[in-house]
Amino acid sequence: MENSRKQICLSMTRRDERKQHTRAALISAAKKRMSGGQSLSSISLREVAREAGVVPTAFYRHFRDMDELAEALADEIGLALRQLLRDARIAARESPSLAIRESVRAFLDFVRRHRDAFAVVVRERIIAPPRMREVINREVRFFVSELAADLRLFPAFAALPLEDREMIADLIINTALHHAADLLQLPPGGGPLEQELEELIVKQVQLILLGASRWRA
Amino acid sequence: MENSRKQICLSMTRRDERKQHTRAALISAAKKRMSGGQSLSSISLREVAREAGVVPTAFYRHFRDMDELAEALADEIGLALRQLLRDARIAARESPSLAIRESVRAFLDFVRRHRDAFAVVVRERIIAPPRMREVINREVRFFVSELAADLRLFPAFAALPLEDREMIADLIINTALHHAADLLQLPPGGGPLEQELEELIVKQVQLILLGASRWRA
DNA sequence: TGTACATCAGTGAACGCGCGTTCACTGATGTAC
DNA sequence: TGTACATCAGTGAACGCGCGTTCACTGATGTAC
Repeated sequence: MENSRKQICLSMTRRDERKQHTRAALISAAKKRMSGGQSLSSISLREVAREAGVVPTAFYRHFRDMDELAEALADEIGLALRQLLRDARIAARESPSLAIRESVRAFLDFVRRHRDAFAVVVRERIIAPPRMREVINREVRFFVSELAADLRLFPAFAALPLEDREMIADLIINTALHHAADLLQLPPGGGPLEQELEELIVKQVQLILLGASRWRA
Repeated sequence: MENSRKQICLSMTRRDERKQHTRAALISAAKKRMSGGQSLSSISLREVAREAGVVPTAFYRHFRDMDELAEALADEIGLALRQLLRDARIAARESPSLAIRESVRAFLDFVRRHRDAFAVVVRERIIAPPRMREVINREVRFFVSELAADLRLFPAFAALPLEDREMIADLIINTALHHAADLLQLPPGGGPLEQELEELIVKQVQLILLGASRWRA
């Protein structure tokens, strides 16, 4: 008594499986190009199809145009970004000591190890079409909320209302991401400029937390 | 005794004048497209020539390619940006009172009135080719230095070494520019979201200055 | 000063390229009997 | 189960378009005598 409805839900037909496979290949082709430094808007339909190993016209079996692929891509990017930022936070929080310097160093190491991903975030946050920008900003705000929650664990900030902790977390995250963008523009080998950058971030975060420790609504 | 050398220096020939005029038209055509929201890399040679009112091939009488035009453009942008940021600083500093809120409001008003220019800065700072990015970053650093000098005028920060004042100014400017980018993505009419944004910036700057007032090297 | 020649900013036709999109098609897979 | 038909993901040729770049040219402007 297998009807087609059941097949869709439980066991896709071979055809459906293949179709999903091609669709995924198209999306991941676009993702690969973005990681390679291209902006979403500069990626062509033919490029994506070529990378996915299908003829350009096959693209239309899956998406009306590149904008529609971008929408599907936004969801993927959002999910990946959430995981990425969560890991970055854990890396910074679980550094050898809880000192600011150690956390900053751990964060910068994390950025270095995920160069391509952060490059996409930094770039597309500014220039992507609204839908993609919203997704990225949503995840960054989510990241800010998590840090705001973390701040509560420190005696100096436990008494602050959530709103203030969010404001402080926002300031820290924006500062960190801004400098992460700078780091990405430096050549990969950790020269003295990277040392300077680390020093600057440490000082700025220290100053922010100093202000936060005296902050009252 | 007019030799050609003297003519180049003192009185350009009619031909040279016209040539310079066309060259300027090409550069300002590119500038106009950038103000219109296009990224430098997406502007075509033919587009620039069309906008400047010349045939595409005439372009080659002035520049080898678009990269060479971009170099000339970078200098223009740099100069304009320096003036822009200087005016923004004066606007924020000469607001009715010296209170943080008034300065922030004046700055945001200034950004609103120079929407296109700030959009170019925010966008190209991230995605432009290295030369243009360097020029923009140089001007922003210059802006930071001016603010660092301004900070010396306040008793609370007069004692701080220049390096620390630069660090603080850098934090303030980056915060302001980051939120300026957000402001530009909001619809032009000043809705409640703009109020919220202003509130956030005021609090963050207050917090930074609070930290700065307790800061010691 | 007037004339004859040189310069060169801008022209217009032509090229090959990658692009998005259309269309009729093919052949493996799915469905109904 | 076996057969006959329907579906549809992917194919390949073709289109018109804007692009960067080449080339021989034109005619106003500059230079030398």
